[in-house]
Amino acid sequence: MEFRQMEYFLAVVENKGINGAAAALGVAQPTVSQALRGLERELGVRLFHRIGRGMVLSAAGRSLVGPSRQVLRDVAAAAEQLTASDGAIVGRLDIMAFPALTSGTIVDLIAEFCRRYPQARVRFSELEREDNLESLIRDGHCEFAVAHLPLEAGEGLEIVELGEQEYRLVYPAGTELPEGAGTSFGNAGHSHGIRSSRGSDG
Amino acid sequence: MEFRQMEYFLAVVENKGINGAAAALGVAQPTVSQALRGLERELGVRLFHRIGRGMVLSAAGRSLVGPSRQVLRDVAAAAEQLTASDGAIVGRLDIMAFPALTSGTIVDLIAEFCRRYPQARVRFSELEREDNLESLIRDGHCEFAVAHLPLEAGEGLEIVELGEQEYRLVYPAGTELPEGAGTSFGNAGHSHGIRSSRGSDG
DNA sequence: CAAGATTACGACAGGCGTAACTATT
DNA sequence: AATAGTTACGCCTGTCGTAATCTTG
Repeated sequence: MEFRQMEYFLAVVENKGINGAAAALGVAQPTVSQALRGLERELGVRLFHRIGRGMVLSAAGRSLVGPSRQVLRDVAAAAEQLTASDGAIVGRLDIMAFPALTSGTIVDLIAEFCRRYPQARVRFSELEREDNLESLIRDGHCEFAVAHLPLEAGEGLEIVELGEQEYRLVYPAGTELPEGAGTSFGNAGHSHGIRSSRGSDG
Repeated sequence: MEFRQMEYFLAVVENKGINGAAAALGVAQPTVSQALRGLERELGVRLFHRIGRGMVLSAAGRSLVGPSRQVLRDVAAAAEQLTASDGAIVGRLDIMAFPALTSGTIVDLIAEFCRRYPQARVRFSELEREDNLESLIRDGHCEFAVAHLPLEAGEGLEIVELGEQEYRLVYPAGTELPEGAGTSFGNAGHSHGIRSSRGSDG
């Protein structure tokens, strides 16, 4: 799956056809057609139904639109990030946190940091459940991480308790809760097929 | 900026060197070296400082690590999405919302949807400030969008008020608020260089 | 001398455009 | 006939590996 392929794919979706997509991209029609068929061949899935002289998204194609948009947006963000880094940046702070913890004491920390270093850039990104906190910080992915207790303190890591946070389990009325749900609701949201992180699914 | 370049770049970062990266990627060292230099040339920025026989991330390179990881993760999510779409999916729901609105009545909506269609997949993604709600829904980016009032109702769009939400402005102690801050705090967070969306900066 | 990064170079694949073809309205 | 998508073919860029070169500990 190549970068350009997603770009062309989205162009076809947005312009409702290869012709328009090619015009929008500034390339010839066969180029888009080839790229699209190459992508379909590579994935082994038909992304569009060829109906008459038109193209309409298939189920698989539909499921690829969102993630592809995500990719292109993040690529743009990466490029922007880079041009921005040319400016006069005096400091830099990267913080990672589980989505549920993005509101709370952490904002006070950021505010304090901004007060002390007005020129600095602060970047805030989401933790995934499988991320390893110790390696994240060690490898320089971020300076701080916000996570739930308990977590084992790796060597050379400082852990400070920021506070408590109330949790609420949301579930459809009439749903029977599994045993022990009151104390350990684990990934209840996940079991409903819901996740809040971008582009993922359950 | 190509896809493979990011992959190689991250491999170099994670393996602390071109040699290890090449081994991890299963390619020859010159391949990685070329790809990396090509990326640097294309971006016009030096991503690594060559110190002795080692490579250490430059400031620009550092700023590219997070976004690149984001891209690769999203690509993986896209691929996964596609293989998953082969399965027996009975329904699909895409919802978009501003990050600040991701908790609230919306979860009840999702819960209700999941109760009715247990087989369905729900995807939840973030709105950007510049997104146009009407075109988002019209172009099939999502089925629902959650946004602040006021918003103009496009033709063929239904708008339902979900509820109210309390806002809090967080700022460093001692900061003088600009005039009218009590009623229109606009993008105050932004003015502090803080944004919560992944990979962006202020 | 050993380890690691870069350069040189030839082989190959892949993307591109032009042009010709097919099919649907 | 016109519009839209696909196939055929040739050009050219760029990626890869092998081998040689440079640099540092």
